[in-house]
Amino acid sequence: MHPNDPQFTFQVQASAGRARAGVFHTPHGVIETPVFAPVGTAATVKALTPAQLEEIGASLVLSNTYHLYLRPGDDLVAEMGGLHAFMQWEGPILTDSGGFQVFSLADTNHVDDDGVTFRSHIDGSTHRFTPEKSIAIQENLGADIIMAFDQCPEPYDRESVVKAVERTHRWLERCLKAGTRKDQALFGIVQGGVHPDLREQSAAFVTSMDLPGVAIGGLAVGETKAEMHATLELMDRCLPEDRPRYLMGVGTPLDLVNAIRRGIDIFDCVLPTRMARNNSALLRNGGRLNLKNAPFARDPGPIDDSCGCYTCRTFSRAYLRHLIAAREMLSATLLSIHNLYTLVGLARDLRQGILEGRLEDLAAGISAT
RNA sequence: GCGAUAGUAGCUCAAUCGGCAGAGCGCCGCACUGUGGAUGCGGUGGUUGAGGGUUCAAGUCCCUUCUAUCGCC
Repeated sequence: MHPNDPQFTFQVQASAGRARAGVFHTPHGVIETPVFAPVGTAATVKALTPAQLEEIGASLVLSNTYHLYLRPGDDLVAEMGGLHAFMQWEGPILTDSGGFQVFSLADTNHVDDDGVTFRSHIDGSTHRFTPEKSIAIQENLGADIIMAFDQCPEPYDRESVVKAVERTHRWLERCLKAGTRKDQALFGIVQGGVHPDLREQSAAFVTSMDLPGVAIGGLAVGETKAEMHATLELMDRCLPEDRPRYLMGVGTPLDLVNAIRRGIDIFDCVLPTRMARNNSALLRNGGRLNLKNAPFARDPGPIDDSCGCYTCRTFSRAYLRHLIAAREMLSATLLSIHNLYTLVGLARDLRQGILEGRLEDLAAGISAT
């Protein structure tokens, strides 16, 4: 919980422009940054085993407070020995606070200054999250990194952003006060939409809490790329250099490159696994491939010639397209392996590029998805 | 052999009294950024089994024929 706790130290090993290569220490191992974290919402990275995640090279895995609280229940997870033991992932885990899901998934929700009342998307039952409740759940789950309970507003509606920023700050104070475990790092979340003054104000407040890490929320939610980049540049100037910076919910290969060049250390995104289940393959250097497309029916080549993942080493596009057309569940597994390997590997390679002073060469080869 | 019923998009089916031939699925493609294995969007698609007749107008009514299913000798 405390920045000086050796469990959660962060060291910058090298930098290239504003990009940094660092190491973040957690009770379940060291995270080398920049890093891309696969999302395992319901205590599983969908379609993948922990062994496959390890082979992909994943170090940090996300899970989710909202989903695990509703099912199977955080008390059950605690009873089964905590999230690491439950899902058999012995590496570092980060849990999101549930704030985002309460607004994006719950059938109805009512927010006030104290917390949020919402109805479960599973059975319609009514629940209430407060900062204290979110922390209590996350302590039951037992992740290495836990997130403050925040409110993610529409980025352009200044009035609601002002309210959300204020609320997010009050809630952060309460999260910090509510925490009892010393083996979990609480990250605060900067909000502020597309408004520089609000972003700056939020960054200053979160920084003042002297937390082991800072997250940037409310990006990739509808704003332009230029606005995202401007916000990241502003954050680079406002946030302390000696703490990891986590850009929540981003992104594509190009987003990773652009954010790393602006000082971001940690990423997570559902895109690679969701797109895998929607039949699209992410390519590192050439955009994306919709494998369902008819021309691939007789294509003997791999998804990506330059990819070293198990799927690309082993299977043809024709075979993968067949699995998709036949609705075989293996397609989700094989495409998820490729997409996660692409992003996890990209972050790893860019880290190497920072260490070896050739980041810009690598960055130049990445095109839009 | 006789009788009944049916035949419309790749599939399953709509189409009022005869009045612009449609939907779902499939197929083809697009989107997806702190995951509901979710979701949304766009597109292609027709000699209405075949042939003839009535009518201003036929998927629809009449005749012939083919096919399928069921029933009966």
